[in-house]
Amino acid sequence: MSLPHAILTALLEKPSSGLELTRRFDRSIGYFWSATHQQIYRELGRLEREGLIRALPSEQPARGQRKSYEVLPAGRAELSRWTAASQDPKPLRDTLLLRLRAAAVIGTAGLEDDLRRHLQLHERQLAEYREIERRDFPPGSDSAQDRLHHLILRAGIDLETFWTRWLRHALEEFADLPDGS
Amino acid sequence: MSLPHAILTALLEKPSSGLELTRRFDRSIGYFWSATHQQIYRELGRLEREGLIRALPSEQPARGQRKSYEVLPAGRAELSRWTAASQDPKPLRDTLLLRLRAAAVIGTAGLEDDLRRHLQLHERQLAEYREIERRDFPPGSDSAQDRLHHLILRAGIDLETFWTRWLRHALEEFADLPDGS
DNA sequence: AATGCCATGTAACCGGTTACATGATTTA
DNA sequence: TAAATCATGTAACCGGTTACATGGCATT
Repeated sequence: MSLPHAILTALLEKPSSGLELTRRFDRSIGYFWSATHQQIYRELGRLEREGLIRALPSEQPARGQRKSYEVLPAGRAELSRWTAASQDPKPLRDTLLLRLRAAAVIGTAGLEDDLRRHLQLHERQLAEYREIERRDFPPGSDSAQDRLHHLILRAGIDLETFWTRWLRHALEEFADLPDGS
Repeated sequence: MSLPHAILTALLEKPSSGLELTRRFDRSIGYFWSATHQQIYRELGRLEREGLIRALPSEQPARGQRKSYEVLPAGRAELSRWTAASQDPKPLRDTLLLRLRAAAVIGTAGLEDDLRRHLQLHERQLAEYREIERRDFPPGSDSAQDRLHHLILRAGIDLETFWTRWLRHALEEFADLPDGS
């Protein structure tokens, strides 16, 4: 029950067509809530049927024609409700940790290479976040919006920092392990 | 495609019935791969049909009778294959960050309380992990199994540490924000 | 006219979630 | 013997994933 609210947020930031939303879900919002174009079109249909958004009247709608949407008051209200509502954090769910647990039983053969690969990926993501921070949040940014966006980015940076540190630590342990096991 | 491998790992650690597995998925393995009893029974059925596990021949099977399972060689082979196979990390997906992004557009009203609640929950989880570390991994633990299990636990501890720090930082920012927005 | 890309969709599947059902065993 | 609990399941749903379809537009 989060995709509709992700879309409402994106449309409030800027009214968009399905494809534009899809592009934006490959960046910014997509960094912590990804979605494919199929999901997005399906959800846009639902939100319109429920009266939370509407197609901008400018253009005639047809297959292969751009349709832009904007948020209606009911949509804004629903987003406010959802944002303020108490929600439990989702329990951790991570296959890499699961594979380590399996390796403790059947041996670590083949795992080390993928740990190194993950380290690289996380380092790359961390560098990308840091570049965004440098570009979009120079020291002394001010508005409430900026501060909140920066806070979100900080979570991404700190998370990737955790992973890179932990993976380096894991690789050290591996180097130290009795061979093959 | 991870639940079957979580179950294979658990069964290799110790042959178990469905209910015993369910209990163990509330602790240990469940800390990073949770599962309900419905999932577990469905998956046990599949794994048995596919010849990766078998019911221990000791007892007659009947509804309401315990059935214990053990892993067959084919199951162990599949777990080895899966563990060594290269897998991409899943992109981050977090509703709390999404709610912050929404709050940047519609205002932060009501969010602060839930941030405080999340902070408490993460502090509690962190304390639980630390207690496990104190109990199960006294300084100078040695076997490869222990080192791997400790490594996994460390990931949990570091992740919860990240969340508690970040949430405290977020609450400071909130205290500093122009009122109501 | 054919090719390829842009834009919007439909359909089938799959794993996780929630609600409910049923048989066996223990306890009041 | 009724109620509670243990143990194993079935069924319906829901969101995310993958594969495929279709109409319009631009280029060659």
